[in-house]
Amino acid sequence: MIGVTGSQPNPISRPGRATIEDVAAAAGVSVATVSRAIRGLPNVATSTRDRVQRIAAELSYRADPAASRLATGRSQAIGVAVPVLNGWYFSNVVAGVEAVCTEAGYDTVVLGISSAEQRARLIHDTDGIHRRIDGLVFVDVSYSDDELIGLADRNLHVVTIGARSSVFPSVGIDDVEVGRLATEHLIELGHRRIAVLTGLAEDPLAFPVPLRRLEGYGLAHRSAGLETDRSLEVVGNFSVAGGYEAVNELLALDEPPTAIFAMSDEMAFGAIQLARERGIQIPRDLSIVGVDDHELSVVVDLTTIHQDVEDHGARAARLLLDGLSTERPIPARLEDPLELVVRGTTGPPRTA
Amino acid sequence: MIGVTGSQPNPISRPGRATIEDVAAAAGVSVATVSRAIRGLPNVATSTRDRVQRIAAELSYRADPAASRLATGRSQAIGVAVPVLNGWYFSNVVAGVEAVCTEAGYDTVVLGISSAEQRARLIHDTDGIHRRIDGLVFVDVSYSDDELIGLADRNLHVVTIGARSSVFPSVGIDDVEVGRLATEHLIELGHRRIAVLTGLAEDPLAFPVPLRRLEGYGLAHRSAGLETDRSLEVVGNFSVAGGYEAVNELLALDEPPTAIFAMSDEMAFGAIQLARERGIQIPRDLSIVGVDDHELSVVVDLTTIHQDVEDHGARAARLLLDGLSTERPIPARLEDPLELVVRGTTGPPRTA
DNA sequence: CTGAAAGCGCTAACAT
DNA sequence: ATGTTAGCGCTTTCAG
Repeated sequence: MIGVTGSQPNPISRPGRATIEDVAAAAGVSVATVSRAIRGLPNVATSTRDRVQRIAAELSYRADPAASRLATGRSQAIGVAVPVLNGWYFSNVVAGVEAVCTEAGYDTVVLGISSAEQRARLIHDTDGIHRRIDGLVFVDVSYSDDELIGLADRNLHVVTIGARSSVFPSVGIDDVEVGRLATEHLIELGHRRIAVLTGLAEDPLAFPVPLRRLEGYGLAHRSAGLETDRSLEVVGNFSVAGGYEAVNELLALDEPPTAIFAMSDEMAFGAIQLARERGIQIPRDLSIVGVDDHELSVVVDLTTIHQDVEDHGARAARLLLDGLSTERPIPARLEDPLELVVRGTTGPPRTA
Repeated sequence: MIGVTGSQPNPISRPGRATIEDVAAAAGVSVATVSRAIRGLPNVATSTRDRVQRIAAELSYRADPAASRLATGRSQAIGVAVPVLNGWYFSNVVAGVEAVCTEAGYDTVVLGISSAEQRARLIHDTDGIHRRIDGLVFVDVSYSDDELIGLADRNLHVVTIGARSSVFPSVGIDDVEVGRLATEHLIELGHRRIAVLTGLAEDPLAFPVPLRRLEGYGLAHRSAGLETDRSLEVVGNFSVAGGYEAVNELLALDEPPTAIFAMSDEMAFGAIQLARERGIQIPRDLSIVGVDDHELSVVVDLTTIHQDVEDHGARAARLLLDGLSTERPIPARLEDPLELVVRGTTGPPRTA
């Protein structure tokens, strides 16, 4: 007795999880053909392709991601590395990236890199990240060209947001101009003692954006024949609380500023809060200009420089995904035109 | 001539990428031993383990994630599904989840589920998500028990934040009490016409949180012997812009409210903005209470109900990770005590 | 245009 | 305590 009808193992091993073999058997073709048909590769007869696709759909078959990852070496996932995970900037970047990636069938994995150690671990691949993602969107952090080339050599494509790079594409705004524009606005209003709320305290070299904005702040002063004063340069950590603290320091100065350039709206919000608590009139006693055009800046009537961060995220993701098929990245820079949105927190100084 | 020295293929195929076989060869043991030694499994001599680990480190070997995923069926990744990707709430949840997951060696993948279609696709596994992640944190969305059980059957563990579930654990606050507490505060101040800014317009049944808060709003009215008025119930989409628009509608009413319970601080911010534009004095002409205790609520001096969302995210992730080793989840509920933070946007009505 | 078969790199039974 | 080996499910030459 040859068990023609009864000796095969049950074809349904894990319920509801059809494999490529199940599809092949049902369609009467080989697994190779199924693979080709489903991925739309050439050299498959139209009739075969249709049949395979129909049967695959019936069995609600989808290729096991782990198996294809192993076979192809591509993970169909990209990472977004951000220094500060909460906060307005981050969430908008991620929203933009996620939308594009999902559309393209890629997973979006978020990577916190708040500590220098995490940053090093990521770039030196101490946790094997490059085998879990195909590409990486860096937000605002900078590494040396050598380090970035190291990533490229492990064939990880990168796009940066904010920070520019000479080896990978990047998207953002011209941060030197941001600093200049904001500062010029205050100078034109008649301010002469202008403080600046900068970024992260630790590891400043890793974050080029604040540095560039500070450069613009300096340029604006020089163009107007003014000197900058280091004591007016305070770290605000890009947070509301940091902005609050920073202004607290500034007001303790012998000669406090009459205006503040905050490198982010969130720091500006903190500044406004402190001013309010101290009964300082804005803009009469203190002018404040921010950067971002956060949804809430209109609520607190903050003068700021607009930037569409969600769109930056989306464009970065698109650049990255497009680049994945390319051998070598092109270090292009996508830059939005700058727009100063003048609202109620800036005006001439009282003493002017 | 037998090519003893020259006929083997170059052991270094992909540069810098040692496989488990390389380690085994270098350590003079089998791949099985390497696997055990590295993962800390029992039944490995201490000396062997040490040697293997040293050699693995020298070769900077790390198991290929795709290969282990394929072999074990576990992806070492968890997903966070959020209806609104940008916005304060989301970013805090993700920050909390990411911190815990990274610590535990898991990847965090973000999943946007803003459209009903995306929600369905996720729950019915139309895109094969359950093979890419081991667990899922749902934020504020609710599915039927059957649907959730379906997920469990495909051995995907779930923890929800905000929304409660009778099949999976969840973390959040008591949203009925939130609605009651906020509303009672306004009633005690003397308000009788209290509007409420609710959640998403489409698919309200999918979002239980606003529904529960609305229930509390109703309860507070009833306890005080007051009636609710459907025309005072307006959708605000949990966004600043939505809050703005909602209050615009409310003010057009024949008999506008004297107070507003906004179900999120962001909607409250929008409300404040509109009030300011219209020259409406807060709280004299209009009281506003929010929910969240957003960093900025202190800046705009908003009365609100506190909640630590980042911590919710962290606890949800921890619950999820712990549950991964368990067979069946326990539908426990972790709930923070409620805290009303009274600030400057609420006061007695002018007419009182 | 289609099929057979050799991996991809790891894990987990099953031996020893 | 350690080794052997059979998969995991897919992709991709190489033949035909």
